Amino acid sequence: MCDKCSAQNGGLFSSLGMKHMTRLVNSRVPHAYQPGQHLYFQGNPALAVYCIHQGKIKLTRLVSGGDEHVMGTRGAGDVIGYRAVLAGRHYRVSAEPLEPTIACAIPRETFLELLGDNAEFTFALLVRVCSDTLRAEEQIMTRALERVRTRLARFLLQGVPAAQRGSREIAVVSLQLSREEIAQLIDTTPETLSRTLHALAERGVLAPDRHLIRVLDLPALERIARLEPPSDAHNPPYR
Amino acid sequence: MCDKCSAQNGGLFSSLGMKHMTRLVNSRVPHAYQPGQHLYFQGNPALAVYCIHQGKIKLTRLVSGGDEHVMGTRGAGDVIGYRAVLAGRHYRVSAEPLEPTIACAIPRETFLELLGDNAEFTFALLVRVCSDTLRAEEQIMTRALERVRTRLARFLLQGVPAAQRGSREIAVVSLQLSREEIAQLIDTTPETLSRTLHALAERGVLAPDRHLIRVLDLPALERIARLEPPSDAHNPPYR
DNA sequence: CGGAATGTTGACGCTACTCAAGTCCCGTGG
DNA sequence: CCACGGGACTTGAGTAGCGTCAACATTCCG
Repeated sequence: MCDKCSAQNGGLFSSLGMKHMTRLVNSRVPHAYQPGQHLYFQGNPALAVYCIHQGKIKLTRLVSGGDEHVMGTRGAGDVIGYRAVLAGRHYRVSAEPLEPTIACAIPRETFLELLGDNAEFTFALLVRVCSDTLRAEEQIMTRALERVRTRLARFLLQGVPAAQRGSREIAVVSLQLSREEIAQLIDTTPETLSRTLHALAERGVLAPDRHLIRVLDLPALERIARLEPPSDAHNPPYR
Repeated sequence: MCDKCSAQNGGLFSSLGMKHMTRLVNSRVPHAYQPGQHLYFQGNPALAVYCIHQGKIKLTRLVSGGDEHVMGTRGAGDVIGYRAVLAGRHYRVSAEPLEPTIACAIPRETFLELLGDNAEFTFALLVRVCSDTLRAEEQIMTRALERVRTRLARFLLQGVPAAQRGSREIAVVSLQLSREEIAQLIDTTPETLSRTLHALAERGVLAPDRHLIRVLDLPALERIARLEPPSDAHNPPYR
């Protein structure tokens, strides 16, 4: 199973030799997580790094005032929690599965040993961290600066099979998430989500139907997702 | 001069031995930059890492629509541009001095050589990256989620001598920045900035006077900067 | 079929942006 | 020395976007 994880997504662990790989495999703790069953909470001591084998993880952060903001999502092949392990003593975000997920916990100890023992691996991780965080920062900026419409479009496009992107076919996105959960993922409220869906339906871009959303005008959706100006009061009317 | 930089701010380069330090010093290119004279632009090939000796640097990112957003500021002792050097081929943000600044350019080549040659340094950088980026992400979230009032308070507090923090003395913050520039730094417009200053003046917190702002009620300003709820429609009236 | 959970719609308020019209400051030239 | 002009700053009016609360509609299931 580690073979698959190593191969995926650039293979963070692919620079490990036989010896280190064995050590990793011996001390990792694989586990299946159900939605709602957190891998870890913000504030918990950072005892392990998690390698996601399968599934989708939501990373959230509590803000003063009690509610939480989604920092991003991670999926198969991603490794999460390593910054907390390396930088400090506690996790800075909470990690919660959105769907049944299989992940391996790699104990802090083991992880640090591997680093101390293998300069090549350390360098690989360093490069990985740099590109990971640059991407993450862009995501955060996006999330914070773009409007709900744009975020929604982007979110829906994630659900469109890559093959269909750019075509004018009618795509069908099936979501097994509630409106509440979708709203959380694009950082808005169910009410606003509902209104935005409605607005796009009126424009003939979507045909929402409970947990099945037909995309009638894929190019239009892509246009909204991509280049919609982030903020400009002088825009075509919203609804 | 490198001694000072090494000592500051955790000393990224302090784990370098004599030999490597010499190599660093020999290949670095010190230079004085004036405000407006960018160290590098977003999109430029990442040819060097910059170590800030003195001054203040503004990091900005262009967004679709033409305007730019400030990602944060960096000061003496900080090292910038290393993620672009390690991760990719071009800078992801632009770096522009806010005041006369002295910085050393460390050529990409040299930087990578040092890493390849010194596992300890690589590990130190790794740890540094992790904590840097966690902090940066918090900054970005803060910037995006908090209201102008809060961001302004935070900004002003940066200008209050550390010694006075927490006291009830009247502090004087002198800014050599125009309203326009301040507005940019806290990511708003000059108009809104002006109104916000006025509102705080009416509350008796500040007494703004062109480039000199007296803080009459430091504790109040700190309260605003810290725990003001990020968003809640049911708040005490704004002005 | 009834009731809880989920989703939608309406009404309203708040923050902060844009445009536009002052007002103030300051250096320059008469 | 003072009037004047241009930039910086402020103030006012109007609006977009989105959040909250509350009422209504729909779905899900026992």
